[in-house]
Amino acid sequence: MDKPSQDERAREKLDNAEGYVIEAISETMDLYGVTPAAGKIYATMYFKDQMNLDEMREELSMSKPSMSTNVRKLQQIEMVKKKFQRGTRKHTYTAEKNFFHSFMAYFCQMWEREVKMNLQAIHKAEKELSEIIEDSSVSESIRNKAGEDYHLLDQSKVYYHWLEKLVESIRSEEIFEFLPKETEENKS
Amino acid sequence: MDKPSQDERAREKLDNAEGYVIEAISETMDLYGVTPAAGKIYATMYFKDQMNLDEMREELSMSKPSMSTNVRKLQQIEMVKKKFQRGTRKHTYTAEKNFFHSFMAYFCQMWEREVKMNLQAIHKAEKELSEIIEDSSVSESIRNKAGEDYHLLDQSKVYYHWLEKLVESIRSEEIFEFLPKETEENKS
DNA sequence: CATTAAATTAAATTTTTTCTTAACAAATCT
DNA sequence: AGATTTGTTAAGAAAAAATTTAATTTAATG
Repeated sequence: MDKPSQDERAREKLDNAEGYVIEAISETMDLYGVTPAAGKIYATMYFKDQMNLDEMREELSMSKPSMSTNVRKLQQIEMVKKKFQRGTRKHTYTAEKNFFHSFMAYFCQMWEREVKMNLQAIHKAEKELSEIIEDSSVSESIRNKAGEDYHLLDQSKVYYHWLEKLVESIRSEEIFEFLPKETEENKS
Repeated sequence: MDKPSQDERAREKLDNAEGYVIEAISETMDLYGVTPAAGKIYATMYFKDQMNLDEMREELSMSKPSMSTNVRKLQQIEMVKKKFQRGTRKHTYTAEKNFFHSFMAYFCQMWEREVKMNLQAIHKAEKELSEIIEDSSVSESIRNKAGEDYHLLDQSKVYYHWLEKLVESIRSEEIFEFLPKETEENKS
């Protein structure tokens, strides 16, 4: 009977199959500023129920501090969660397998920060610009430029407020009323 | 008459005002994987009608090759456009000031690439997994794992197809019917 | 409460990325 | 067409980031 060797071949095929996806996931995460190492960790966990740091180190042949810091980064963007487990000293982690959740956590966090930082800067800038514009002792050319800048910044607020709305609609899941998750093609 | 000094102070204030925003923009672009240098170039151009490489080098005290490569990167994500201009050897560039356009260009490009890469990998993986599942000579434990993986990947397609739809709705601007650009607060 | 095991922080090394100087290619103007 | 200016590519130097080993802290067990 050749069952062991059949299983070996099947195991290999399974690893290959997972490998394709692990590669693709970690490469696309790289596009979002997640380092390749962190991407590989996440993608590897994606196919496992749960893992602890030692198992990851074993699987990916990385050092433990590397695991520790990368896993923490992944936790910050909510792609990995710590699983509470008593009776063991090892911390176990699970990968977030719902990409909708990852999307929400990652982009909302980024966009919110973008809005906050830029609106703050714009407010500070507009205050200075107003002072210039209202000061009639300043030459016209400078006041004109200040006016142009003011208008430009004011214009950009439309975008930032839209981004805020987008974040809200994602957080509240209202967006799925406009763009449903399920479409004809995946109902099969 | 103290007009010159008044103008000097005003000029300084104007530079400060622009500085706040330049800092914020380049920092938030950093979040999207754009290097700080490229971010500063864009943010500087944001306040100018047009610039050529020498003016940028002057303003930011960077080398010319640095400018050249960074500007090319900014062109790839459509944040900077080359302005056709005859009668001069210098190339002049303009910054895209409509953030809606930048948003569209950047995220649609990224998300499309994400969808394409991952769906390709998933198709390849599913082919291999199917073969394992249908091969009755393979042990049950391996076939079970193959089945679980298959289900996991199939599940994830819902997300990728949703992302495709999102890109479409942004490209077609349908999204602005659901989330209008103008809201009460910026109509003032 | 001491001991042991796991995880985190610190410091140092390695790798990767970015930037600059120098040489080259392209294109405009006389 | 030749000369000159601009932009790009190549190679080397500098800076930044990531990774590893070693040391420390934290926490679970006997």
